[in-house]
Amino acid sequence: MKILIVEDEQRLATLLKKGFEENSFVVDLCFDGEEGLYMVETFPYDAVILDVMIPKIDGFTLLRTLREKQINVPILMLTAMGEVENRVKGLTSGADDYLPKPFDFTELLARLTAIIRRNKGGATSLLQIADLQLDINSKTVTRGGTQILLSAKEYAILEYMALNKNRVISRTEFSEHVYDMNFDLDSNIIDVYINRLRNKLDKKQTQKLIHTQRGSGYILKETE
Amino acid sequence: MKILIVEDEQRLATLLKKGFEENSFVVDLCFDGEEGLYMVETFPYDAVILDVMIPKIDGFTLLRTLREKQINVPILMLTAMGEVENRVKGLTSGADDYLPKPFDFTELLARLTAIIRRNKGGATSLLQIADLQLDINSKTVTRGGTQILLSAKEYAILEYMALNKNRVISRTEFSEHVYDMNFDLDSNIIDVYINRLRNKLDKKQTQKLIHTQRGSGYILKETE
DNA sequence: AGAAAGATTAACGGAAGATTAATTAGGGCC
DNA sequence: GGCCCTAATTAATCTTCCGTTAATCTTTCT
Repeated sequence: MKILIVEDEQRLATLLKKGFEENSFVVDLCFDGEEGLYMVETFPYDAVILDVMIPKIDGFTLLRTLREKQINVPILMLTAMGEVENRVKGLTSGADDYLPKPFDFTELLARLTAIIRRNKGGATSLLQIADLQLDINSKTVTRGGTQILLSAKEYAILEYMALNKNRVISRTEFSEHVYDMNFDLDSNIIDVYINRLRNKLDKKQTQKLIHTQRGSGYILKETE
Repeated sequence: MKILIVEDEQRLATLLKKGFEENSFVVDLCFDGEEGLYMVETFPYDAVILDVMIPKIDGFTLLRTLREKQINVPILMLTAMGEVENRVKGLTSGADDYLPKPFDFTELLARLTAIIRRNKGGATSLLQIADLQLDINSKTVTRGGTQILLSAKEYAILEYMALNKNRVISRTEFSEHVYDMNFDLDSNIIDVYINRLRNKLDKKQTQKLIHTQRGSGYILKETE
């Protein structure tokens, strides 16, 4: 999952980046509205965290601009003002959620995962593909009841496939959502991780869940 | 556990700060209602102690303002007036408890721990993880019946993990709840304390309770 | 058969964590 | 106020493990 944080307070920005990275997100940072606009137009983010009070273009204006351009990435707004009018203003301008400062990081994380999940069409935090289960909150994976231990990257790749099950994901799309902006396109790293995931969750199973679409990418689905 | 004390009498403020710190709290102090409002909006406290008679914004007004802003941190009010009407006024304005001056520090401590516990949903003061037991009131720890002596910070970190058992706690989250506002994000102090705790309570035990989640943080749990 | 795409494997290097020692801060006591 | 003891913190070093690279093997399609 890749997100963009637009926040000019250095300290808070760093804190948030670190916090999300600790929760297996890939995080790009920028510090004013202009940069923010550029980044959102250039890279496909799974969500954006947007402070209201930022230089050059303020949060509300940026939000409106994006929506006018039909860019419908989920957006969570932060504001220091803590007033009800702002909340209303934010939601009616097209923000998906709104969080007044101060907030508990856990709270922010919960809300952000919620709007991403909602956006991807799922309502629950439990993803199920045949007898494979992912719990997005605890980031745990089980197949047929037994737990499967995955590394951070392995999990990130599997989670992205699970959130987009029954759809072919290209290597490029993986790289855009699981890696940050300087990804080497000639690398075969996605193949390597697919292989590791297959060993951990499809090996010795009659029903394979990860399938290769030659020339296109990989797909996670239950039926042949 | 981190609390804020809003109290303009220097002497009392210092005394309270010291008292709570001796009981493993992290304490921020401020001296008038305006500052208080700012602090509560900026940092996530586990509870607030609020004197009624403070400069700029009085306690009741501050309390009401916070509640209107949907900031639901537990608040304990102090008043010098000692009249029944004030008690009623405080509780109906949304305070969680009320204590007339003069009071016994032990009494204040007991009430504060009570409202924090109530707020976190737990009713008991005994936390149990496998054969590890923490008594929140006496701040004593035992494993398999034998007592384990911990320093203040060691205890604070363990207590926070115990209150959130079976959930991964990131270093960022630790820093928010166990340290005050100027925490150095590059410090490895959490790692050092985890190491000490492991030496004191997991060493030479077959069942380890503190586990590392690489890239994320630490978790206290009984099962592998 | 040969080329292209994918699968597999081993190995390296670096980042994250563990550990330990050394320094600093603070509380208690006379 | 100064001394002592302990706790808190910093910093340096060691260890482990994961992300990545790259080389080789296998499959698939023309």
